[in-house]
Amino acid sequence: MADIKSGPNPLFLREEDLRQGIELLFYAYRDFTAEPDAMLAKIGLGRAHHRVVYFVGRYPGITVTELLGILQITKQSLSRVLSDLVDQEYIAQRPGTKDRRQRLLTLTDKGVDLERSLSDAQRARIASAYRAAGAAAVEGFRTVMLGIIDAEDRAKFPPPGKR
Amino acid sequence: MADIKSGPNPLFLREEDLRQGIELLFYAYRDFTAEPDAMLAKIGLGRAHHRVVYFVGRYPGITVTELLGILQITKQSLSRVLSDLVDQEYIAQRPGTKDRRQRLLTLTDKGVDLERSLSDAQRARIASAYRAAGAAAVEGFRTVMLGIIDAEDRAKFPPPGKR
DNA sequence: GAAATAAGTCAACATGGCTGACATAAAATC
DNA sequence: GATTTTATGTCAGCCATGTTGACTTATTTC
Repeated sequence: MADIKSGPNPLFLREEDLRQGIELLFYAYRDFTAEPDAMLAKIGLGRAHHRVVYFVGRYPGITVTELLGILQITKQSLSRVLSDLVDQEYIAQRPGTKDRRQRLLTLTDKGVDLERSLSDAQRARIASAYRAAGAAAVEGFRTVMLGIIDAEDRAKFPPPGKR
Repeated sequence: MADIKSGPNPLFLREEDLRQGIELLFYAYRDFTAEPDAMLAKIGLGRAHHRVVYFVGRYPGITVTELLGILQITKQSLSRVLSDLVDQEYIAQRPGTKDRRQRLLTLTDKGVDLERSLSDAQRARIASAYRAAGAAAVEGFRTVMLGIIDAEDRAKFPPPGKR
């Protein structure tokens, strides 16, 4: 048996720290998505639907182009899941007022309920981790995560004082 | 246009913090996987291959069952990518010595090269984020990430003193 | 000797990415 | 006012990666 329990093979400390960072991201994301994925499967939706519902809830009135910029997928990929959500009345579309080419996306009441029930497991996980870790650790977490995220998107996370 | 730049719609602070946590994970994972994914595409492999190569490199001699436990996918899913990697000689298999039913997995020299070139982008990203954030922030990051990860796997991350 | 375990295989299916080509409406530009 | 650009949508097909179910083989454990 490989030495999983006894720890990894010897490496330089620095290398080990970086590997640990890689793995923290892998395991955290794996466990973070598992619960909503299981719920989604029961109603015939997938993780991609969750992402769309999440960000439409986050930014009510968001346009398709803006959503594509966040998700970083093609419009054809988005179209598939967005159509499902509109057809099943989780999401409503209305034309933009200034630019009538745009479709402004909002959650319906049904969509709000779905988003909440899906993300609640994730909120609970974050809340529990934050509570256990304490404010200083949370601030460190935020700082490191921002450093991992491409600079273009860091502005989406205003510093604590500005919130 | 939705108020992406001017910040999200008003919410209770606590709710806002939790949303921020969710989004930090989404954006960090998205950007963390983008570079290796692009490299993999060029050689006809995918993210699943990267994961396997990564963990075989991490735990030389790991068994198939152990790998399945880490990846949390079915053996049929693993089989497909693992066969590719063995066929293309990135990974070697040898029977276990104590239990000859097992196939112990190791990287070949070619596999080591692949793993390194793929993960280097990720290592660089982590290293840069760690350097910019400082040791205290890194410790906070570690603590929060461990809180997000299911308890069963936290033992894979020994505390700093033990490393 | 029987049962459990480690690993593998075949088949079929779903999800969610992708490319390319093309269409429509509205806005912006010359 | 005509042209070009932009926002959005659609059709078709392909690929990667997950799933379930059924079944096999070799080996270990009871």
